[in-house]
Amino acid sequence: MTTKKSSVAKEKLLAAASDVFGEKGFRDATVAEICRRAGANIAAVNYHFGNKEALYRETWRQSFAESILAHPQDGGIPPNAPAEQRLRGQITTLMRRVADPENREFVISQMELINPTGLLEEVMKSALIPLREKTLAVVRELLGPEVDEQHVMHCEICILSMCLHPMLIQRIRQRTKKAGAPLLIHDLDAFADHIVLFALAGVQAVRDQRCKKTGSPS
Amino acid sequence: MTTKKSSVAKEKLLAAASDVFGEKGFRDATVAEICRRAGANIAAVNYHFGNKEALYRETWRQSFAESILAHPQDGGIPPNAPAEQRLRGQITTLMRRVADPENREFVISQMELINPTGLLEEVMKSALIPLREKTLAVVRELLGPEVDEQHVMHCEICILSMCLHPMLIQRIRQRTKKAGAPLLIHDLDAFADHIVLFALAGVQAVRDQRCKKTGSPS
Amino acid sequence: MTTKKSSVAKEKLLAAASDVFGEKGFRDATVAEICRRAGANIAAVNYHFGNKEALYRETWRQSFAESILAHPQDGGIPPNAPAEQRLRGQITTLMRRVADPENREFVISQMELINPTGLLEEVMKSALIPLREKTLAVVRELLGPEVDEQHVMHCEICILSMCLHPMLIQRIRQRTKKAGAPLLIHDLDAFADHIVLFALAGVQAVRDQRCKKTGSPS
Amino acid sequence: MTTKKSSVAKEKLLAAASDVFGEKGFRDATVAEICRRAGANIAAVNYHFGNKEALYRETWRQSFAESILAHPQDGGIPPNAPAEQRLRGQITTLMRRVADPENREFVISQMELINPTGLLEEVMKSALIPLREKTLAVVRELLGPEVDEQHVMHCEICILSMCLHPMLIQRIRQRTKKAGAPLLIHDLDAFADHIVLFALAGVQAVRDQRCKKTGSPS
DNA sequence: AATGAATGAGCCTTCATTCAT
DNA sequence: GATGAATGAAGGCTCATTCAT
Repeated sequence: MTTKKSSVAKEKLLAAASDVFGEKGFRDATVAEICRRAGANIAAVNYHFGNKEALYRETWRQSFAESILAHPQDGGIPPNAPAEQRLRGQITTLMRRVADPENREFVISQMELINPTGLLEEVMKSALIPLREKTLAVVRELLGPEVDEQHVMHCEICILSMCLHPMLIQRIRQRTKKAGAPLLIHDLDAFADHIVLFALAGVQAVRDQRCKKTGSPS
Repeated sequence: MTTKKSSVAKEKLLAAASDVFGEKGFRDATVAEICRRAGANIAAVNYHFGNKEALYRETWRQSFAESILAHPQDGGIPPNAPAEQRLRGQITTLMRRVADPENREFVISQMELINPTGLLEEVMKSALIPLREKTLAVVRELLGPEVDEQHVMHCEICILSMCLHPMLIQRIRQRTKKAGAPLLIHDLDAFADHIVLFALAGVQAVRDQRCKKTGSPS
Repeated sequence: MTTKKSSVAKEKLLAAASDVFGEKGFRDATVAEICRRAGANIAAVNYHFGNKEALYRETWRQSFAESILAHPQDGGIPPNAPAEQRLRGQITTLMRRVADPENREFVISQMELINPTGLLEEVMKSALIPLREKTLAVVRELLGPEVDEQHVMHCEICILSMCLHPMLIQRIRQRTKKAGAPLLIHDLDAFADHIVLFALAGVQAVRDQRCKKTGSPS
Repeated sequence: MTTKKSSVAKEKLLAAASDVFGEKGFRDATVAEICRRAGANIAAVNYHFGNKEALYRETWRQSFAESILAHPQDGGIPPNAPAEQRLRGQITTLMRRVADPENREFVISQMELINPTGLLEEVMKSALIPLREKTLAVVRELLGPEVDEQHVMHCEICILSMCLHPMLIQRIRQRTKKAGAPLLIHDLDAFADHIVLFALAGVQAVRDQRCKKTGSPS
């Protein structure tokens, strides 16, 4: 098919752009370096993508799509499994996805979070909200009907934070080759287990507290 | 008084620099804009601070110092209070500090984390490590002697993540004036309580699990 | 041909740079003026040469190479000719080379001598030492085995000085268009003959004096 | 007397200006550095001298005046001494003056020669021409009435060149602290003797040649 | 289809000079 | 008389983008 013409050069540019954007962010990355790493001409970015901004969007779109494909959302846990198990599946999947060295989209989205270019606003929202909805649903189930939506959101953001923030720090330490510094996370699965344990205990505590307040048995 | 002369212009520059660096990061911020916001000449930064990098360091240093003064480290909890209470004090203090609208140092350090300039490396390390040591100590105490250092670190990073990451998202939402979007955190104290609850439950769960494994009673 | 592509614009820049560096020296010359004289964009220097320093080095390198090609080192005197004749050849060649209006390298090297940028240090040393060695060899031969190396160096530097310093003054007078001032040197060949006469007489006098002192016949 | 008020600060500025202008030339020297070295305020130059250019002129004027005082023009040789001896006196004096570490005027004038600012044009001409006239007179006497003015000038410029150019190189080598490089001139008096020998022999050769051509006995 | 030479806007920085004190 | 804070013009350099081939 001719629509999928997209030359190999374009792919190389996207790969190089992932690397450079992931390392330096949108503005610190230069078109010249991306082209150089891709073995392409200085004009290649504008030729293939129109301008730097369009390349940035396309880079994120591709990284995100690849990441989704590589890490099926529920970690292989069937939807009828107990909620605890499904939460474990989601946490483990998320962490593996974020820890994947191929993953550029995580770093890019964190950069976009703290230093927004405004270029990915829409695309990020539409991509991330569905993911969070899944976790919200499981947490809501675990908390039971007595607990209000505010607490659901609090629990969810806490769980998400425990998954993302440590991995961010981890990636940065790896990047800066701090051989001397002891790695925070030696065993990813062990740390994932730790988060699951932490999360389930936390959720349970929230549930207990709410029930106590409302006087109804857990 | 014999303290630094530090003209009013210098202070204005630092204030403007806090804002601009906090909004755009080191590289996206321009000296011209900082000077314009400070009502100063384009050469004022170089006159007062030597160059942009030195201004950046000085901005962080001042923001950090002010923040420390405004938010005493232990939140007024005496050191001989029970560990649970001291943890609560630390979490509450950290969150208030981070939520403080005057606080620029939080955003700057998060930017530095994900997109490092290398300019604050030393100063950040020396400033942040002592803070984390305090939390590590409390967590270590809560976990008891049976639990190894790896778990102490895991718990600490999880607690820290629950404090920082949600606040980061919160700040960004406020900044981009998403009036439509429901704020994640309406009541800071309530959310702090939530984290404390979550954290204590998580730590307890880790302790229980370790004790079970080693066969010793909790 | 497979040689450097070296666009015409690059050549124009080098030509303009020769002129401007030769007139004003490294620091007083501005990239803007060089580009303007070359009919090029303000960014052309950085595009073609990287920066001002590299352009300066390249300018000197090219000027020196052209000058060497245009003025064969021994002035066509065969190496087995009498020493007097070889010295005459060297002096004449040097003066013609220095007097050549196309020669920029002479002025640049004199500027570098008195107000060094440190940019040409190595390349000048490696370029000039071999030239001086030739003259030292002839002078050593003329002085005979009785005369020590110190006198050889003294004679050589005196001869060199007589060649260079008057030409320097001459060039400057021409540059500043002192139509009124009588030119120092009307006839280059006559002045070269004068230096040869002066030099040979001086060398002979040194030789005689040394022989007298040591008591050995000349 | 109140006219000689010229504060000590002004003297310090002139001393610092001598050093800095002598090291870096007019443009590379900065007012800030001169003031710093003089222990003066940044505005001191403009306050005491009006602007940088006026300071430059005043610096040269003072250096020249001091140099003239320190090195009486004829080296103590009485005007009725034989011409050879007077030439020796002039050469020796000139070299001692130029070699004087306190002498800044020599380097400044050489810089002005090759990279003119146009600021000292008049003052240099009026200062240097009388000096050269003295030498021209002695050379004219030595060459005898048969020799035309062109040869007088040639001899004079050759003698001057032998005095100045080697000393220039010497000063530069000393400045750049080339401890490794063997100094060209170890013994100033020996080198001055060498130049005198060289010069007298050269002048005699020129005289002989002219007389031979015109057929008249020397 | 693809290149690379060329552009111009904008950035950080330097520095002689000014001005209020 | 003397200071030092402040200025504005100008310099070198970067970089996304364009254009002729």
